[in-house]
Amino acid sequence: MTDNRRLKRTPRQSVLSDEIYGVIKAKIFDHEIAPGQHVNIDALALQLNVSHTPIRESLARLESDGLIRKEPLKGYSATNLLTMKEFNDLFEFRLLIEPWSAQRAARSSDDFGAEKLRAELKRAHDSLRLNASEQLLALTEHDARFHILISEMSGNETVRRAFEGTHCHLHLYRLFLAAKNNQLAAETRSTFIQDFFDHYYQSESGQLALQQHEEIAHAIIEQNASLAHSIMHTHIEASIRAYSPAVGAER
Amino acid sequence: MTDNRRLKRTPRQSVLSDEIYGVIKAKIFDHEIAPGQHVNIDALALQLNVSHTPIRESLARLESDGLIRKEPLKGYSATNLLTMKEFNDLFEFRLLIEPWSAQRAARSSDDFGAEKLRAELKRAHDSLRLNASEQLLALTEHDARFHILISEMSGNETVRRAFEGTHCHLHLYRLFLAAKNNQLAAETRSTFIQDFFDHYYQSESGQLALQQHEEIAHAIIEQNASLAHSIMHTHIEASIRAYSPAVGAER
DNA sequence: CTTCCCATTTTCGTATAGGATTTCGCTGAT
DNA sequence: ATCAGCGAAATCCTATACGAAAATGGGAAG
Repeated sequence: MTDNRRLKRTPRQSVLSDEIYGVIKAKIFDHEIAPGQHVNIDALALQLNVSHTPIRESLARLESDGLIRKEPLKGYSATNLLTMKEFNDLFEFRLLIEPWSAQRAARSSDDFGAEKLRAELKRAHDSLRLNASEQLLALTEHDARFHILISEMSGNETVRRAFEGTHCHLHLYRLFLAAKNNQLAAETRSTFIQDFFDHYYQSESGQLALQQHEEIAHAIIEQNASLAHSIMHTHIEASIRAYSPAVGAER
Repeated sequence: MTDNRRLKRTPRQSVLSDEIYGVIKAKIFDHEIAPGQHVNIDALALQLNVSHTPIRESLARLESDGLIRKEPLKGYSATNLLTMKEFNDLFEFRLLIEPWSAQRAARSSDDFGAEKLRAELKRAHDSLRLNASEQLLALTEHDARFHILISEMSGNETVRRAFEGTHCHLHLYRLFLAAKNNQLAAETRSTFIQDFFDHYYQSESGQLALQQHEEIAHAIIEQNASLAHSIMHTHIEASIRAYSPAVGAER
């Protein structure tokens, strides 16, 4: 009933542009706008029932974010999936700054930070009760929030910005989605999804990612900087192994 | 009728939006739009003789860059000068990734890269013949190009993006400009500008920055990775010392 | 002096028109 | 059959006018 009250009644508290930015970003996230797909401004404006202005503004921002590519006089299109090299570059960068962030977070850890870490771990645990499809989304979002939280707790705003600027979780989720779709169509080399769930997120014995998150959080809470550093390093390398089958399968 | 013939004559190869983006960025760079100053879209459109559309698009991109702040329903304004904390955060980040970049650049150095390094050093040397005011600008631009070049030569696109995303040279130049203006007005604590020129860029004996650039370039060309790493580290620390008097003087 | 209210200003979004450029399909010639 | 060249449609890019909503500023009342 409340679906488009935005347009008429409510005294807008945020700006339409920002809302549209989020909507388009979400469309990219879940392949409603597929990687590489051309984005027609008129069509998008029509679909979202807004004018060109907020669309163009959003696309400009998304281009700065590296999520949209702009070709002069040819229009906008969603960026392609990560290539092997881009994937490697991304994780090389993460290995450079995230263990450092965890180390710093541990050094200056306080009760307030500890509480936020515990709350986030609890959310992750709760989401394990969801069904498979919702669960993956929920865990991806948890993963994003967890890593961003640690970059915040590093205390260094430039590092946090740089990390968020990679939009790594969006790229990785797109990679996962593509692998999944690819597999459903081809019914071949079908172990990736299973492996991913079993080892990285879901299985009873595994839940590797969540387990590592707990270890990292504890190390930070107990101000064990070098341990936080090394587990984060290990965790990211595990993430590389989990996702890398999804790369290279493309293109 | 003759005022906007730009629109007619040239078979535009780039787009007005992009051009305007550069113009506004330059205005921020040299304090034509002062730190913290409110930016009126109508006024800017009138001044640049273009419509709202490219202005809004540029401001949206500049906001993503962290150079413009947007307050919903209040409009855009230029970001303030770096605070002490922001300054420290920025350089902590640079110390994290730039020595690493130099190391990587050295490891995979080739003739092509060597030639680009030599060309950039030559440009810097040539600019020493300019008068003082032009020289500072030229050397700032050289410094930006040199550091960006090395981040490119690291071979890691994510790292390069993250580095450029800091816009550190723009921020540092604004800091310098503010200190200079402040000093001209107050005629007090007047040694900063002199010190800066003498030790960091200009003096016959000094030219510390350029000298360090040469050393870094040589280390990279000779594929001495650990040396490239350590000199870059030293160089950035020298930069901290050179600029830090300009911080904290503000606000 | 403080608080409230109203008018002006500014921002934000819409709608529309038209020029510029690319894309694509068609025709025709080799 | 292939390819060059032409033209029309689609799309992008910019300009402009207008209206709604919020912020701002100033003055009157308490």
